[in-house]
Amino acid sequence: MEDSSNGECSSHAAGAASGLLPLFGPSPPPAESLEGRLRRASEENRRLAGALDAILADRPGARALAAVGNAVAQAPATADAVEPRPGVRTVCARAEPADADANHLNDGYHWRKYGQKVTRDNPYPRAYFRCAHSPSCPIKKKVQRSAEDKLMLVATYEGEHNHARRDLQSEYASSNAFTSSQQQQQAGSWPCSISIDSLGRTITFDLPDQQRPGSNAAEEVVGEVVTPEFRKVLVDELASLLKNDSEFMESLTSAVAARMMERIPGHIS
DNA sequence: CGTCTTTGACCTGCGC
DNA sequence: GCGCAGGTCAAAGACG
Repeated sequence: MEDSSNGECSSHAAGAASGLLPLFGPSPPPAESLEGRLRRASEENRRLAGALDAILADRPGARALAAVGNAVAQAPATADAVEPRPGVRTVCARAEPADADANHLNDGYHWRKYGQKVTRDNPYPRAYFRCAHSPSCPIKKKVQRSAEDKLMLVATYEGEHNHARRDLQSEYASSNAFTSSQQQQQAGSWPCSISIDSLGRTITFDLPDQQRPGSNAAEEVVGEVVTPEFRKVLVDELASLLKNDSEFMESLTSAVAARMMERIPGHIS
């Protein structure tokens, strides 16, 4: 984690080289130096994130999607970089400032905390979780804040779930949650769904197990979900969310109108 | 009252 | 063998 030059999660680094949302799997042969690509991608990522933040101020639902973008963007990109052992995966996600003291990363599974420890290389405590769904489920999760950025949560998953993810879809649906699974399935574009809770602070990926034998949701989030199709889904979701938000559209309209008025010679604002 | 979190103690692996 | 650091256990308290 010492390769983090800008305070971002280091596991993000290699992935950022391929754009705002890094792709997993083998990277294409570098056309320029890795460091250069890295820097360029990081700058662009930061610039876009800043622009998005400005747009999304006080738009909780949209912010949740943006948060997922961050989480995904900072997920590991290469096995060499972040997978010292098979079956170990790392996910980074930016926490809300309001949750600055929390050490919890919602990934759709139910976790039971069984320990907490302060480690040598990080002033923030590391929390240890086990799957609470089934005592026999071998997966474990460690969550720790980044030493460089206390809002950056770093979760390490060890092992895999031996059961299907509990159905949060219905829970969220019954609590006025935003869900897009039906849209996605009808469109047939990508066999996953994204649901956001009513507060807009929790997002859940639901990838049907039967379509990916032997897979599990947590693994999908960190390992396979960041494909061009998934990027498209994210962008579509964001666009759709914002499009249906009358308040946002109103703000956007006024902003555009104000900008146009600025360009009219003699206009006094 | 059941479930979950907290937290100090204990266990284990590893480097010296 | 010893010490250190990470990981786990389990009792106690908090909470709904």
